[in-house]
Formats: sequence, structure tokens, C-alpha cells
Amino acid sequence: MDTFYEKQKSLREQMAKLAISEAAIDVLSAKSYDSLTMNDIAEKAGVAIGTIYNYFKNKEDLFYYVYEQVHVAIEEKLDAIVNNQDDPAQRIRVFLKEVFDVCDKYKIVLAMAKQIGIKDRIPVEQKKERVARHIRVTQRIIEDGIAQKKFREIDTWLTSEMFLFVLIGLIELQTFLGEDYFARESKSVEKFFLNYLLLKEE
Amino acid sequence: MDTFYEKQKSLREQMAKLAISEAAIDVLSAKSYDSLTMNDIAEKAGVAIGTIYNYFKNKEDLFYYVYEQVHVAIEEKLDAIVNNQDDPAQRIRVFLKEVFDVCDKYKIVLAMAKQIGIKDRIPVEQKKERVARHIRVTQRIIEDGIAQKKFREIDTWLTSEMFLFVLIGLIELQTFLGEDYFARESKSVEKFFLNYLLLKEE
Amino acid sequence: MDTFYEKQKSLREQMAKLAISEAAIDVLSAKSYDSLTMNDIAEKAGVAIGTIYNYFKNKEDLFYYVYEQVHVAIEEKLDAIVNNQDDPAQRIRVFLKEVFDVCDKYKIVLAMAKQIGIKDRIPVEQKKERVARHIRVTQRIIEDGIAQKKFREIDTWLTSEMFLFVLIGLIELQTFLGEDYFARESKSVEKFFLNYLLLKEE
Amino acid sequence: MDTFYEKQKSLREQMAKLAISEAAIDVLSAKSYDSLTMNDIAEKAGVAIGTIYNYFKNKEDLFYYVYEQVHVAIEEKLDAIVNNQDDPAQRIRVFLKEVFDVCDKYKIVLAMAKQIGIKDRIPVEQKKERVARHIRVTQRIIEDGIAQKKFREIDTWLTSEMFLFVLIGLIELQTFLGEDYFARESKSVEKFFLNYLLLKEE
DNA sequence: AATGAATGAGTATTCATTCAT
DNA sequence: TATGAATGAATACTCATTCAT
Repeated sequence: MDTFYEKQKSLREQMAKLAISEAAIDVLSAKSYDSLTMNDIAEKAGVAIGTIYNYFKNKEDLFYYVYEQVHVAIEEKLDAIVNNQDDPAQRIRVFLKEVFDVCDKYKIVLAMAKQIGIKDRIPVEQKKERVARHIRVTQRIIEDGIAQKKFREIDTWLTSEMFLFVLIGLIELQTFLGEDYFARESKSVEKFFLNYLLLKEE
Repeated sequence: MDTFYEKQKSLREQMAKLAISEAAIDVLSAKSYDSLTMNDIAEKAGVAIGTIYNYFKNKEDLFYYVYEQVHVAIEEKLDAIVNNQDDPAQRIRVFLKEVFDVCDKYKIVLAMAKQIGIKDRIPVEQKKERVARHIRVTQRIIEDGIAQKKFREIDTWLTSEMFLFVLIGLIELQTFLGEDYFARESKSVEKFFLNYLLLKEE
Repeated sequence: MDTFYEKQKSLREQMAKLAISEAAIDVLSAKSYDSLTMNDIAEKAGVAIGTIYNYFKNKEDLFYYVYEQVHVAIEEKLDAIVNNQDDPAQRIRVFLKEVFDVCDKYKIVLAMAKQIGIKDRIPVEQKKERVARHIRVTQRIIEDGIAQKKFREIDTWLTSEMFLFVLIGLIELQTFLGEDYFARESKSVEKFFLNYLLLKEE
Repeated sequence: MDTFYEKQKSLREQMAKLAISEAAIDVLSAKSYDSLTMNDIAEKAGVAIGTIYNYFKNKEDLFYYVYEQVHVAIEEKLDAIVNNQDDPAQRIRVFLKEVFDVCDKYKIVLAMAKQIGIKDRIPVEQKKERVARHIRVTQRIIEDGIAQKKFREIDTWLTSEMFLFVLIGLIELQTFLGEDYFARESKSVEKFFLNYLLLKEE
């Protein structure tokens, strides 16, 4: 009874949690944080309020789960980019675009996380590892570029850090300034970094 | 008769507004946004709740004023840096440190502004001008460096933009990762940019 | 499945709304309008404040419902009188007494309605129809009296209008002057109208 | 010192009270009762809030004074009608119109009076005397009509009472139903009463 | 006498959470 | 397990009244 029943039960729980999590993201994206009410989420997910409390201890718990789901999505993107075999310069462009897209999609969740103080629930080491992982993806691309004699031999970690800082700054400003900002400024970022990295002008 | 009486009255109002604004920042800084209650602010400012409503129409109005005060503080810092006559490399370092300090000091106010949707009360043009002003300060330093034959002749606007993006990214990560992050990483930023800018290693 | 469950749910809602409405009338009747606080109503109805907001969007909405309930009560009285088969003169007396009683019972609700501006939520046509309905009840009685050769052949609509005006005036003055006014003056009204209507002195 | 100074002072007080009272009526007429704030009244009267409290103990006191002013205005109208020497039928018409106009003008004050419970500050005897005075004015007109052999010899007090009730009812319905109601229905009232009173059709 | 800034008790409303069915 | 009505603590905001100038 334990194995099969438990598996099935666990699976059903997983699915319920995901459905509720997605409903929460929907509500968040549609409205502002103030409107992230348990009622709205329940309605969007098509379950009763009580049901949510069968899966999550409280609102903060639900939000923490939502937050983790967003990071799973971001990390899936990163994995795809690491395993991509295109030209390094092209991969830099793709990284910029794809990571921006996924962060923009979930920007409200990420913005929320700050004020909710959810970050205090995550061990610093885990947060640092998450940041380092982002940096390593770019570093890997730059190393490939150097190995292929396409990029100059610069400090790969330092440059990758700068690239991450720039990306975060760009996302922040996009949120602040509005719709058309990224489209224009991402070109500047590309120009600056590829100019810096490439041995010969493309 | 009108002028003096009116002046005095206006002055008293200004002072009251500033005192309340500072109390609001205190409460914000000490706790999280959830604790930005009118009661707390009133208590901190040492006035009655009703008094706040003599000066601000509602909570949003008060917060908008607080937000503007923070920008006044930031812009005063920028002005001081523009008028500084030190060595350009040193001014880059100072810019990084000083702007970071003031942003870190008011980081909660800035984070709050996002979710409150206060940004929608500011005309896009004004927001763009504010960003451009930041960029121009760095640009001015870089131009001085080039004029003094200390910096390489690079695209000053593009480089200044990147510097701003990096600074914002750094502040975001500092907020995310905690106390000691900036101290370490600001060295990386300095190293990267001064390496890029300086004609000869210092 | 839909029908029964929905019916039951709807019934429960109806009962809750009525209970709250009656509590509001109680509070109103006991004190003045200033004491029509949501707290008082909740306490009187034996529910929590929040429960009221599960059934009514806000205080105005609740009051509008209360107001409608009062009109339902008045109209039930009217229906009973229309279908009554007594002697017309007796029915005039009953009309005067019964309508007065119900209006007196709910006089505070009706007085309230004026200042709350609730009347602006009711279409003018509906209000006019409500008034016309009252007039028609008396008219019907007078017509019966004429048909039975007990009343003089006067303008039935005009006389019924005057009767309504008098009734309203009487209720107003009762509110203004206090407890014993109606008992005495309703005799005058009876005397005036029956004198005017009856072919031979009773 | 006592006589002249006291007189002057008393006069100034009278004027201040009247000015504030008129401002209150203005605010009431413009907005609803909810907006009858001491601030609004002070602004409208062109004085400081504190000044109002030099003349009236509190808001209720002010309102009581306002209420009395309205009755002074109504009674002045009544006096003018009593002393008028026109044809009795014409005076009935004028009474209907003039009293309606002045009541309509101050209807909000009168409506307010109910809920504020101001009536409890007025001795019942005074209220009854006020009502009786209204009735006596009509009675006087009817008596004149009978003396001039123009009206039938009916019960003058009873008929005058009915006329007052009708007038009050009409004002109530005008408030409830809106602008055009009185213009139309006052014709019905005229028709009914003059028909009842006049010996020969006019 | 006049002023009006300061006061703070009082009120409507929201929403996460519980628990009986 | 799912449900959703009931709960009530918490919070923004109003406005009559006071009192130092």
C-alpha cells in the first residue's frame, strides 16, 4: 500500500501545488501585489480557499513555493544555454535575450520577494550559489570563445560578473522606464561587451 | 504683510512635512514595508495621526513625497561629485562608493516605489531625464580623464551607461545577498572599469 | 445536483441577509442614525463584522437592501388592504391605521434614505410607480364605496392623492411632535374624509 | 461703558452668528449633510474654525441656531400672508406656493433636524404652538372667505389642518420624486381645496 | 477676539485563516 | 479531501474640538 498509493498521493499533491502556484503567478501578473489575495488565487486555480491550506501552511509558504518555481524556470533556461553549441558571440546575445525574457515574465514575483522578506528564508549560501551559477554560464560561453580564438584572453570571471550586473541593472531600468527600454538598450550592452570580447570586429 | 506671514507659514509647513517624511523613512528602514503604518509614522514623528493628514492627502501622497525627498538626496550627492576636482580615477571610485551608499540607505524606499506603482505618477520623460542625469555625471568624469590624457578614447556615453547598469545591478545584489557583498564586489567593478579606462596601469 | 445545492445555498444567503437587515433596523430604531455603525449591526445580528461584508459590498449597499425590505413590508400591507372585503368606510380607517403603523415602525429608515441619497439609486419611474400604487389602493376603496352607493361620486384619483398627501403629512408631524399626536389627529383625518365621502352620516 | 459697548459687542456677535449660520445653510444646500463640516462652514463664512467656537458651544448648538433661523424665515412669510388683503381664494394659492418655496429652500435643514435629534431640544409645547400657528394662518384665510360669502361654512380648523397635512406631504414627495413634481401636483391640491371651499365655481 | 495647527477617538473596510460539513 | 462561510484583528482616514499664539 505504501509504495503505489503513496506515489499516487504524492503525485496528486504535486499537481495541485503546481496548479495553485500557476494561478498565483497569473493573479500576480495581472494585478499588483496588493491584489494577491488568497480568494483570487483560489478562484483562478478553480479550488476552494480551504484546499490551498491543505497544501500550503500559509500565504508566505505559498509565495515561497511560487518563488522557487520561478527559479526552476530560470535555471531551465540557463541549462539550455549552457548546452547550446552555437557561435559564442551569438550565445552571448541569446543569453542576454532569454534571461531577460524570463526575468521580465516573472519580474513581479521577483520584486515581491524583496519586500516580503522571503530572502530571509533562503540560506545565504544557496543564494550565493544561485548567483554564481548565473555567472558560470556566461563564463563558460566566454571560455568557449577564447578556446575558439574568437574572444580576447581577458579575466573570464570578472567579465562574467560585470555581464550579470549589467543584465540586472537593465532589467531594473526596464521595469522603471517602461516597455521600449530593453529593446533599445540591450543593443548597447551587446555592442559594449562584444566590442570588448571579440578579437576582430564581426 | 502678505509676504512675511505667508513665508513663515509655508516654512512651518515645509518643516512639518520634512519631519514626517523623515519619520516615514525611519520606519521604513527599520522594519519592512508592511510596517509602514500611519500609526508608526505618527508615533516616530511625534505627532498625532490627524496631523499627518493636515499635510498629506493620503498614504500614497506621503509616500510620493518621501520618494521625491530621496531623489533630492541622491541628486545632491551627484552634484557634489560633478563639482569635485580630484583625479578622474579617484572620482570614479568616489562615484561608485557615494552613490552606492545613498542608494543603500534608501533602498527600501526605492524597492517600495516599484510595488506601490508610484512610478506611474512620474512622467516617463522625467524618469528618463533622471537616468540620463546619472549617466552624464560619469560621462563628465570620463571626458575629464580623456582630456587629461589619463583615460583611453572610448565611447564615453556607452561606457557611462554600462557603469550605471553595473551600479544598479550591484545594489540589487547587495540587497539580495546581504551586508558584505558590496564591499567585496565593488573592488571587482573598480578593477574592471579602471582597467578598461586607464591608459597605463596605476 | 446544481439546482438543489444552489437552492440551499441561495436560501442560506437570503436568511443571512434578512437577519442582518433586521438587526440594522433594530439598531436604527433604538438609536439615531449616527449609531448605525457596522459594529452595532454585527453585534445585534450576532455575527462578525466580516460576515456582513460577505453579503453586502459596503454600508450603502446594506442600507439599500434594508430600504427595499421596508418597502416590501409596506407593499404587503397594501396588498392585504386591497383584498379586504369589509365596508369601504371601515377600510379607509384600516388603511389609515395600518399604513401609518408600518411607516411609523420604519420611519427612521425612511428618514435616513433622504440624506444618504439612496433615492438617487432608484430610477424615478420606479419611485413614481411606487407612489401611484399607494394612491391606487385608496382609489380602489373609494370606487368600491361609490359602487356600493355609500360614497358620493367624486373624483376618485384626486381624492386618493389628497389622502396620500395627508397621510404623509401626518406621519411627518408625528415624527416631529411625538408619541400621542397620531392617535388624536388621525381622528380628524377620518372625520374630514369620511364626511367628504359618505352619502349619509354614519 | 456698559450700554454702548455692550450694544456694539452684542451687535457684532449677532452679525457674526448670522454670517456663520448663512454659510452653514450654503454648504448644506450645496452638498449633502455628510459634508457639513465645521471646516467648510468656516471657509464659507470667511472666518477661522476657532471663531465659530467663540459664538457656538459646539456643532449641535450651531445647527440649532441655523434651525431657528429657518423658522424665523418661515414665520416671516406666514406673517406677510396673514396681513395680505387679497381675495381669499388667491391667498390660498399664495400660501401654498410661498410656504412651499421657503420649505423647499430650506428642506435640507429641516430633513437634517430629524436625524440630529434637534427636535428633542425644543419643548413639545413650542413645537405644537409652531404647528398651530401654521394652521391658524390658513384658518384665518378661510374665515375671511366665509365672512365674504365666498367660501362654504365648513369646519375651519379641521379644513386648515388637512391643508397643512397636504402641504407637508407634498413637500415630502417633491423631495422624493424630484424637480417637476410640485408644479404639477400643487394644481391638484388647489383644485381639491378650492372646489371644496368655494360656494360657486370660479 | 481671532486664528488654525494639532489632536485622537471613532468608523468603514480588507483579507488571511479556521473549522464544521 | 474538498469546501467556503464565518471570523476579527488590523489599518487608513475623518472631523469636531482645543489651545497656544
